[in-house]
Amino acid sequence: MKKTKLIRINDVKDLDLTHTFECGQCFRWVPAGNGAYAGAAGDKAALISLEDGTLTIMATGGDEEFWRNYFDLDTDYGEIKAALAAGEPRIAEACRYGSGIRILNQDPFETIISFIISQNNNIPRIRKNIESLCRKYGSPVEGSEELSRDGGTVYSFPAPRALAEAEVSDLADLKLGYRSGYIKASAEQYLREGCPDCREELLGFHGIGPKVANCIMLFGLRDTAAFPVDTWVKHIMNDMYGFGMNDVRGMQAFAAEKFGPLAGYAQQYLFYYYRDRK
DNA sequence: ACCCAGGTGGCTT
DNA sequence: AAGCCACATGGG
Repeated sequence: MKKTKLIRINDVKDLDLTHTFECGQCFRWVPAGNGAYAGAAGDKAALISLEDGTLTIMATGGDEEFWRNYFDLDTDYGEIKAALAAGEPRIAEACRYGSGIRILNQDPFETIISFIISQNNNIPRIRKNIESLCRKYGSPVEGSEELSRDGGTVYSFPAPRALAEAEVSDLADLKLGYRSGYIKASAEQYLREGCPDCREELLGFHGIGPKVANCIMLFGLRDTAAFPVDTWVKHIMNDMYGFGMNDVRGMQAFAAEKFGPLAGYAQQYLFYYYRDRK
């Protein structure tokens, strides 16, 4: 039996696992009792808890450096929240509400496929779709049973090749709907051209438009200036700031002016705050 | 039976 | 450039 790693990180600030795992940026973590979360990042399964500023990670892979980076622990979120509120005071309440949100540094390919699936979809179903995809096209993670919520095997996120070689009809059988073709085409392009590293390149992928590209930039490629505008953010910007529901350009310009390179954080605090009270 | 969900591609003005 | 609308699926 393979031994799982135990990693402890002390003095962790501005982190709440519920805020971070359930704010809509990731789809593979589930509550595992007593505030802990079980799930996976790429091909690594883990069981994670946080108590008195000590983050405890039991994982099948990844060293401390990997998980520090995953949780973005070297970024000062207290400073970010203060700067956001200084630029636009009305965001302060949202920052307080989601005070333990951190923007995870997720695997780019996983982020690409996950957010292609997210389009015109809702979060519970996105999670189911991704779980199905991992079970069929991912690999069982060795040693994951003792870390999962129910003792079951955790599957890795599929490799690019596995999805590039998939049959569209088989993807459709997983209830991925019309996104099945997008998934295969994007996996093929990723395999052929390598990892995209900018917005323009992402927009060249079949099934990736402006909104999904911004999510991938923010959650997968560390571009914290990216400000994804989805149906919720449209409502927020309409309610809070009076933008027309279709004035996406105006919303983007507002975010760039008020928040600049911190716009992505602002978007996430607003999204979580607003979506949670409905 | 409708409308909606972390929208996009394609076709028509 | 801007305005429609089909696209799968499941929940309210």
